[in-house]
Amino acid sequence: MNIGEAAKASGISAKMIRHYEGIGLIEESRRSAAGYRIYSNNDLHTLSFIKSSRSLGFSLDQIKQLLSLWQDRGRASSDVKALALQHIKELDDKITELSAMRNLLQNLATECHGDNRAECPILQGLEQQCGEAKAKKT
Amino acid sequence: MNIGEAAKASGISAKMIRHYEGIGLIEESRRSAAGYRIYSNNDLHTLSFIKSSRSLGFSLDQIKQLLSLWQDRGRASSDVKALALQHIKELDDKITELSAMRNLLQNLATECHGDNRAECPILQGLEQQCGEAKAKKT
DNA sequence: CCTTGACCTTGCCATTGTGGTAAGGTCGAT
DNA sequence: ATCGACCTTACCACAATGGCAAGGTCAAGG
Repeated sequence: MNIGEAAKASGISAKMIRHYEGIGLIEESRRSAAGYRIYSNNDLHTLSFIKSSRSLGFSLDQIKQLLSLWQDRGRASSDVKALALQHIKELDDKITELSAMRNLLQNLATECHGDNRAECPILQGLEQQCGEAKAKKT
Repeated sequence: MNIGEAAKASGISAKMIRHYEGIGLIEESRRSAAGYRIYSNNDLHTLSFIKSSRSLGFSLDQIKQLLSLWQDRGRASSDVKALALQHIKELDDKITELSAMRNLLQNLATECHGDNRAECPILQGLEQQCGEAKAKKT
């Protein structure tokens, strides 16, 4: 099948499929005489795997590792689990960070009347060291 | 003060201060005869405001709006609150999305023995339509 | 046989926020 | 005069994705 069909079937845009090929996440596909990329059901299977992994928030780099484990018949499931647990931790950290932001901001917003007056606890909060919300960069 | 001191005092890197100036988030600063940027306490105040806002996860674009409201003595606090509530929603959405990922992945990881065997429910999960985790892009 | 529309190709630019690096100017102290 | 610490600008990079442009291809219908 052509890239358009593969895109529709896998849920990954044609653009991205080409990109994944370009960065070596997937192998270069076969080509028709005219140079069109051709995908097999097996290729589609791989694309779907990538799609699922992206949906769970894995980075392309992590997916590269997942793919090689996936294709390695002799892998140890502990290696996969380690990767998964690491990602869970990343997700947890991010969730914690965002929740802290959310709560601080919610507190400020609650105090704010939100009327026509200029007095605003939100701006006042930002003006002070409310930045103490030790938010780490991603 | 020079940019280095302003950076240290505000917690924003010199690099970023220049960048913020470049994109028009802050006004161009005064310059010494030699071309060095010079910052007043007032400028520092602004930088700290930006730092706080970034810590709460506001985008530079949102901060641009916050700054203009902050500097507008006649603003209505409702405008600020609207901005804040919108951002809270963004945070909530993101948290929800990440939590869904986390929970799905956690479920898979729990089922995985994580031993030397090749059998791995995590990979099996990715292989199937576990991508049903309707994760929206950011 | 030719046109039209839908598809494919490559390549380059933009995004968001931040870091790095390089080549050079300046300043204060020794 | 020179050294180290600072400043300047101007590029490149990241991650993952979208968009556009200029051109080739293919199948259907006239």
